[in-house]
Amino acid sequence: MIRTRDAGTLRAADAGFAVTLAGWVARRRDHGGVTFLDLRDASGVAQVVLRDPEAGRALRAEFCVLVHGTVAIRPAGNANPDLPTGNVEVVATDLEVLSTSAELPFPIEGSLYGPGSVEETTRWRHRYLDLRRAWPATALRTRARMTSIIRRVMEANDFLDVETPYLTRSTPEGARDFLVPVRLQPGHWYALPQSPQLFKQLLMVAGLERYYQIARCFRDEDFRADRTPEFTQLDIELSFLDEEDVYALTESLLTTLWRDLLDVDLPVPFARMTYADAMRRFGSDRPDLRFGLELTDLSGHFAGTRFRVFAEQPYVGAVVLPGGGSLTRKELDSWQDWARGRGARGLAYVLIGEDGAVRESGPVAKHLSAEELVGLPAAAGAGAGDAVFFAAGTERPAQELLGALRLAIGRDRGLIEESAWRFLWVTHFPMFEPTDGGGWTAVHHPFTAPTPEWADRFAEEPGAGLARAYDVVVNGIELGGGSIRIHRAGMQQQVFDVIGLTREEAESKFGFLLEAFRYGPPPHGGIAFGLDRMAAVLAGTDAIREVMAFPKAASGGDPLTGAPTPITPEQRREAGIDVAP
RNA sequence: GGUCCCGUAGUGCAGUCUGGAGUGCACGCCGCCCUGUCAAGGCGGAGGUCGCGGGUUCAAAUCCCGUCGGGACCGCCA
Repeated sequence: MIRTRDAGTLRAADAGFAVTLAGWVARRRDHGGVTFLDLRDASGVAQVVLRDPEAGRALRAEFCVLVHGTVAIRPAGNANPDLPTGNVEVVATDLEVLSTSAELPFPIEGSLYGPGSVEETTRWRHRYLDLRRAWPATALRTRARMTSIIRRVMEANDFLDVETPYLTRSTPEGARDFLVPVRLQPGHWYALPQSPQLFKQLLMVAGLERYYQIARCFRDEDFRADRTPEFTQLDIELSFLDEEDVYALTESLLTTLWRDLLDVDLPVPFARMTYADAMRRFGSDRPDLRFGLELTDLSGHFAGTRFRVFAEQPYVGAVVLPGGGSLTRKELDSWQDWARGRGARGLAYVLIGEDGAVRESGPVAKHLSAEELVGLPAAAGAGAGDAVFFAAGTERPAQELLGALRLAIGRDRGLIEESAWRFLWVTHFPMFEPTDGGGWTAVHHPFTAPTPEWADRFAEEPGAGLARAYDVVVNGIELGGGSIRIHRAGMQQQVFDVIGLTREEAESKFGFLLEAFRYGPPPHGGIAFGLDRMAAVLAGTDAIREVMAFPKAASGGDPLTGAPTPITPEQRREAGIDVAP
């Protein structure tokens, strides 16, 4: 190495020693006769004292420099308690500029810190400069520590790291595929994997028993703050297991991560809740348990109501807005707008007076009978001065609306215990959900096993059948999900029948898997975690782009390299894109 | 595919509702001064296709239409 010490490690005990540092000029304080440099390398920052006015004047921000000097205790009164290296400084005997820097597109050091201080596109465009900044670099370091711990835990549990192909065929995840043309077979295309799902099941047939992989996955869908077309999963599969094995492994992994990275001791086992309960109580399959405000089911209360909006609806539910009884008309209207923004017609509501009774003047209350009004606050769990919002209609969409409303209220009223970590298993997901075309589709994927109670009759009631599928959720964020798989051919065929997949289609799509399953497949199952999301949670940010080294913009483009680009006619011809199938 | 927000100096913003000279702030940049600062300080200076195109108007950063880019959300997507 061309340096002898890392700048951030210098301490008072080093005083008197000659050192050579290498790094970047983070700041320069030129006093004419003496110049102070904050020299930054990956380890931190140390102050360099330069008594050569000419050399000091020539330096600029982000010049890459090599400094020879002697560590000295700073003069009395000049220590900087805010820096780990603040008691010492390096008195330079020689300074060499290794490379100069052009004027910067945004400040590396400056009064503006943090991820929001520069527009994202500018940051990604010059990500190599963005990552010189403390916060962005810390996010990547957190991610690296996370994956390191993951590998340690997985290896300690005898899991085998196996890579699977990226150039492959469509996997049954339901999203759009990214496609890659194949020069050697014009008109034929690879799909990039949406997950290693099929391969990991094959590895179970292969007898590996315990597999894991940190795998890149590709899904050609629209963006969100927590979604990007190219992302990373921790993919796990094991044989001869049941749900408890997955839960125990996951809890071991997550408690280790939270302990080592955040110094937080998570209580185990994690809470468990069925999907049905999660929807009923929280209107979400990933409930945020950091606050209460559970939904109430008022279907019984309003059975036989003459109020047109609630009458004849399969479900009427409510959520309380604490203190909402004193909202202005304008504030109530803005909640209406919020609901309409989510595709609802509006939000029926009543206000509770200070006497604890429903104020009868409201637009909904005046349509309700005296009996309905009397019991309503208690039935909805509302107290004096609250507001009650209703959703009526088909159960699941109405619950989802109330669930989203519950979250919005929780945020709006500051009800969320921000420092808490509320982990939760959501279990017993439905096997199928209706498609627009009147058929059924697998909620998880078509290899998910039914629960024992439904094993023999899920095909008779596809809408009611429950799956051995599970998600692990923290604070309303889904960290991972998985299932116990089907390992018997007959049951697998029944699932294909329900989702309307013919034998021919099944054969052409997953024939290789079904073929493999003819040779004594073991009972198996697994789980996959969204590592970008997990890293973001551990790093304390909502945006997964912050924990990706070179993130893409919302249109799928890479602001740094300019990808994707048009191709030349030559490339087009060679790739065989235009060959008719 | 839909809704909303943003686009003004290198960076972050104000100005837009209510049209009147590229009007302004902070940081950065350039020059000079300065031997104990650490967001150093002082003095001076440069820097603008107000995203782009069209329209209305005597006059457009400002109003209208379109478009491009970015972001958030819905749809979609484990």
